Amino acid sequence: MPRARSNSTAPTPSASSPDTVFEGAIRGMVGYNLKRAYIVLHAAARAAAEDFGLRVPTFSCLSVIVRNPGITPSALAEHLKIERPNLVVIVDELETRELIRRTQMKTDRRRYELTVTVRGRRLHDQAAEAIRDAEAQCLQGLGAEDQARLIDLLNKIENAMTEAPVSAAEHTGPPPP
Amino acid sequence: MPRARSNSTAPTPSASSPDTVFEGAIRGMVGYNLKRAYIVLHAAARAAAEDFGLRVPTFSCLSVIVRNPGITPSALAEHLKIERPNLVVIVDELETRELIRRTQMKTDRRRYELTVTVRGRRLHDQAAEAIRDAEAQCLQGLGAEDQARLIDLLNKIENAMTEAPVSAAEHTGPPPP
DNA sequence: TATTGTTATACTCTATAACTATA
DNA sequence: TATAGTTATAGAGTATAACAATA
Repeated sequence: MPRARSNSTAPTPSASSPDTVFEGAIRGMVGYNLKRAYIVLHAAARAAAEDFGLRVPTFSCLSVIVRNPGITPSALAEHLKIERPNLVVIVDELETRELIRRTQMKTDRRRYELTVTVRGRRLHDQAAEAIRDAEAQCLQGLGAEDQARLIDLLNKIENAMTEAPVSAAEHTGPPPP
Repeated sequence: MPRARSNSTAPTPSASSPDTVFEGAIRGMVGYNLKRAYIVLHAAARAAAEDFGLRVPTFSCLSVIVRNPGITPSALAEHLKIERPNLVVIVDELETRELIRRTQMKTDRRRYELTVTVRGRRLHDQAAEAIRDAEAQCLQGLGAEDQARLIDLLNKIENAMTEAPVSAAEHTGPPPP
């Protein structure tokens, strides 16, 4: 492979301090574009959630608890890919605000069942609607079909790694004995 | 609109601690799926960049400097949506490692021109290739057409907000002439 | 011994206020 | 006064080690 130019289609770099900034090698990378779109959507979701005194991860936890009454903190943490120590503070806050309840299991007293309260359920439904509306504002340029296609593509990325977790190191040479 | 169930197509919530976790309202939200895909790609890019002693934001800066010789820190910060104070430490590190040079402008001695060194250029090209390879590993499930479509959709989200920053409040009335 | 929930802690990334030197 | 770069600092979000209670 020849010594790579950073971008095959873009114009030649200008001599000095341009007023229009050209993209480097990063623009063609999916991760870079993913991050910039995520920033937009996350800011919108964050602002919407804030109106209900919720941060985005807190809402996510509440949402999964609503959908899975009796889920344990461990299962919740694993599902949302949150480290258990970090989940504790979220669950603490949800419980303090009386949006969820923590009940010790009798069969295994190490574990706790998380269930949403009526108040928590109501707040969740309101916040979910507000966040959905905020997202819709950001997604005006995309039709319903585009949105479904986008989610499908994103899920393919997410699942590809969990199903075929082949490391780059194993890919270049033979595995150690 | 009736009192929303969290998800119209999913099965009824199970009675207690399920071994399969159902998604809440969040699975239908684009931002949630965006984040999870981003985590996968960012982890891959981070691991690849680490082999060259670079963090992802550091590589992004280097990449834009390569493509825009003479760019000022302010322009770089604005373009990458990095706060200027945070950019300083990145530029400091790049300069300390002699990957870029900082030269004071004679026409305006407040400003600096950032240019890549030969060493920086070489490292950038190697890192870019490694990161691209790492991304490709994550994107095995997507064809070239899918990837282009994904980037297009992501850019639409990013640009929709900067072009039409219409607040929800302004949205209820008729558009201005 | 292994697991659940927990505490404390550290590290990355990001955000804000205020300073300096130039203009 | 306004701007570019900088400093210091604070806040999210995330990650790791180690502990007590329980199995």
